[in-house]
Amino acid sequence: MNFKLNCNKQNDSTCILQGFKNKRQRAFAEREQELLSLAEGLMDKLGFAALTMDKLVAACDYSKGTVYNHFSSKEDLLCALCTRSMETELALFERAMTFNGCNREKLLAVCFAYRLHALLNPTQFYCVLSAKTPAVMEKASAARLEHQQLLEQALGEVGDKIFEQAMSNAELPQSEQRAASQLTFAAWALMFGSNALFSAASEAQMLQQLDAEQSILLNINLLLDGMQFSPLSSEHDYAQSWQRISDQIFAEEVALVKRKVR
Amino acid sequence: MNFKLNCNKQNDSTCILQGFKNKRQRAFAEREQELLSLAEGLMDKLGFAALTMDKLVAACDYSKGTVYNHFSSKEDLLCALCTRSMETELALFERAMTFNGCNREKLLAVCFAYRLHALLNPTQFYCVLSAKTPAVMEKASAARLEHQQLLEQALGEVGDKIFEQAMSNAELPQSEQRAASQLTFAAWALMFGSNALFSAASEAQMLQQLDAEQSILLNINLLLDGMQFSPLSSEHDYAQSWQRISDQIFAEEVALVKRKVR
DNA sequence: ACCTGAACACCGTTCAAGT
DNA sequence: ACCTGAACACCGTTCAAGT
Repeated sequence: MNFKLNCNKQNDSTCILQGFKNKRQRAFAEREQELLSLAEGLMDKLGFAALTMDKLVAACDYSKGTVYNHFSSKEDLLCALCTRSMETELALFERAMTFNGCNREKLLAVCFAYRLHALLNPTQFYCVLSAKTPAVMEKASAARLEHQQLLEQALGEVGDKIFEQAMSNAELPQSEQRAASQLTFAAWALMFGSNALFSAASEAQMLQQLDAEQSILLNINLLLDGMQFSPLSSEHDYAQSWQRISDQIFAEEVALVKRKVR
Repeated sequence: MNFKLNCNKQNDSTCILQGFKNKRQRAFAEREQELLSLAEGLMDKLGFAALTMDKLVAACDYSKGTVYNHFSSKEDLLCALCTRSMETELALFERAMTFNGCNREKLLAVCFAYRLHALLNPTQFYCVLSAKTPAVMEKASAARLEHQQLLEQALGEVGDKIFEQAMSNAELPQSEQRAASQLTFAAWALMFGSNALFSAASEAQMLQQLDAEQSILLNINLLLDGMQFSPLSSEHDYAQSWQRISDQIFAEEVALVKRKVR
């Protein structure tokens, strides 16, 4: 219901998971997804900077006016791509939550999903990065930004839930200052930063891509140890957990990433 | 000397701190700084997305061709602004290093400087964020990207130095996997992510701006605790250290930020 | 009610002519 | 050797006309 308030007749395609009153609305939503897929494909093929409204119009079966009925500006399109990326991220998070392990391992599984998503869909991750840029934020439509915020909240709640459970299990000390949302923010910032810096790092620079996975596991383990999230990394082999997450939950996607690199 | 290899006659203005052989080179470098200041001012005034090569040309005393002699593209200009931002950051870092305290406090001072810089120069921070975006990276000149990488290294070395000293003082456990550069990367990613997410968060969203400072201190303390960087936050009042850093090293800048907010 | 695409304003970039 | 700015190609956006 709260979705519907944010969705006028031109922007309800963002509510793709919700039901629709009529066929027209559904067709509109489907066309928007089609346009987004096309735009992402163009960015993949031609390079991120080469995406143009003209090219998108040329590649689709609709006119300029119709495309602008979906996206109020190029930046709005970019923001929509970011939102869509967060939707696929959320689906990965929910799969991560099914990992059969302790709460700290579950959180690791979510971090694995976050990193996997960036590797699997680099173009999508770039859209998320760009959407944090004022050039995009200044020009995206209000409805789009609102929807993005809602999704960000949904993603955050996945983290909150794990931290809360860990607290009530006494695997994590409770404290007024260290509320679940604070801890989620810390983990999110660390993962976002790690991904952004690794993605931006050119070939020769710093650590090679192979080290990246190790670095990310180290980073998150340092943070969780600092939270006194038990079992501590000195008490448990989280490299093995990481591998188990890879094998048991995301084997298919990991194979895809490896095929890409090769 | 290694600078000179990266600097052809059109791009040596990036070596502003180095000496110049002749007056022409110096004049060129000074003009570039003038153009950068102008560009930043325009972004401040008109909004990030409104910066245009046309407007920059109109605002300065030079022609289009001359501006393009400095910046090979708009993205190259953005990258130059990012580099310049990192130069002011480095200066703040070096001041932070003079803080009279233990190594962990020194690292905190550097983090304080990093955060302060983002608050003091939001436009500059946005340039850094944008420069991590492929749209910019794809179109910036090679020389510019090289110079940026050099500066990034210089910034990283500040962190490395602290971690290395802490290790040799046995304030920080030594380990093959946890090399100083790894720890620097972790802290950098956390700070970069925290700043980016807080900057992008709109007014209503999540935590208010007042909480941001507390969050950042908490985040970095969690990470450093996880590294077992002693004294641990349970053994020392780092909120007080944070305040001392603010008062003793950056009083002037902090006052400026407060005046801005008011 | 929605789609269309010509038309417009503006922006990034180049380069022949000038000094 | 460097500067100039007219000129060009392209891009984002709009909107009157059409269905």
